[in-house]
Amino acid sequence: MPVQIKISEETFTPRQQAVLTAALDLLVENGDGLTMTAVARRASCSKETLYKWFGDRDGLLTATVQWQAAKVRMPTVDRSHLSAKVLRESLEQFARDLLTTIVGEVSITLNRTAITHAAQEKDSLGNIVLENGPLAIRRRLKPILEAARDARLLRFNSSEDAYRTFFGLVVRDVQIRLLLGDKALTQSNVEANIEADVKAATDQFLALYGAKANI
Amino acid sequence: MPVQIKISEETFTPRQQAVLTAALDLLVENGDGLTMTAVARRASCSKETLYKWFGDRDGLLTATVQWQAAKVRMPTVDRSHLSAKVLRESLEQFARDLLTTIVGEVSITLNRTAITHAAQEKDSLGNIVLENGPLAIRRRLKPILEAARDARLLRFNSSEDAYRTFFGLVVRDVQIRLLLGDKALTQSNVEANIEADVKAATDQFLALYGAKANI
DNA sequence: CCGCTGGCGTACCGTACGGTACGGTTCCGC
DNA sequence: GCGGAACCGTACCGTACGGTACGCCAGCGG
Repeated sequence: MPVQIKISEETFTPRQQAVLTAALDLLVENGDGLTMTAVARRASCSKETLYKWFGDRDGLLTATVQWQAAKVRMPTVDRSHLSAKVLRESLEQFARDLLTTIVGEVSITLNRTAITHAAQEKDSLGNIVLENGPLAIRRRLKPILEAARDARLLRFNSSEDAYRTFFGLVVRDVQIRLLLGDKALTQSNVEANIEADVKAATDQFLALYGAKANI
Repeated sequence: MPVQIKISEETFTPRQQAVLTAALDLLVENGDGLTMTAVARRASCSKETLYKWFGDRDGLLTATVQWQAAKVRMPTVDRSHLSAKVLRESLEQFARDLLTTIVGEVSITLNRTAITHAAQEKDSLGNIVLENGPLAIRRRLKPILEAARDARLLRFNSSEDAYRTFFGLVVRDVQIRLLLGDKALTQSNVEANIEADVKAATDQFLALYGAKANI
């Protein structure tokens, strides 16, 4: 059973969002040096309020990650007008969004935090990030791939494999190297190459899965 | 300048290796609940000895990761007898080793620890894991790819791009999902598919970069 | 004007853990 | 056999931080 994501119903008040913003900022700046005292001071609120609103430190962390992760937006594609051109542009848009997100400091911080969390028995943060990261992409991309197959634009047996190949072609070793703090991969350095990488990944994906007319 | 890896000169005594083993075991079992007291108790040594040998907690952690990461062995390929068959087998061997390593609990733990570490200003662990993970593969794979290009078995402009594509095709979303604790990806579950994934990734890589005779 | 509620600031408590000190024991060179 | 080094076990210290309690003020309904 997948994790219940209930952003819509569980709305935060503006004041609470300010607190969450402060928490996220601290997380991004300070690594995991996120202490309740620091958040309270940054947000100009009392620790008692934090505990009242979020229960405990984990609750604050979860709320922060959940609130931020839900902000990631996926491109929407009209499946009814699928042509080779539209398909390519859609794939490029997915690749661009994916790369742009992954490279961002917020994403790096959230993934690091969730991974740190997963290193203990806790997996809630990992699930949230998964659900709003790789799995969200999978959910959005698979129908498009299948529609493209139906339109004879792509050929594959398993849409799952096709999605994962696309993911691999786009992300490559960028994410793990960023998470590990590879200094050879500065953010600006990677950002400058996003367009070229997007194009290359799409070309490669279409070369592998496209009907020959679309290569 | 890359990180200096000096395992060979900086040899640990058997007793010290036993301590490092205990530390690694605790790391794998307990997530990052690695306390000096726990290591001392597990290894039946005194905390004073730990501090004497490793300086501080970070030193112990670094020694553990470094010692373990250096154990990863890469396949060696004879570049002089490169045929299409040998190339394919070499690529499959790389893919197999990479996947097998990534899936292992030790690798997951080490990567998580290094990423947690990188979330603070510390990047030493990240560098060690990088150097013995992705970058080690790059170092070993690139010469082979270039030799294959010289032998007209592969075609590409940038061996860097070729390596990164190979990495992406092999790893896909497996590593990040494992790091995030995706329960849909049990270790045994993934292990069962390694052979098929290895073959698929190699096929795809050769389809993209192989001279047509080798597809 | 009064009392109540929500929230700020701060002081406080308990605990976990990094790091140190010290007494006791084993082992090795002499 | 003896002195010393290495090391074990444990008690101890300081601090950082999660979590709680309390005093205070502002706003607001009556």
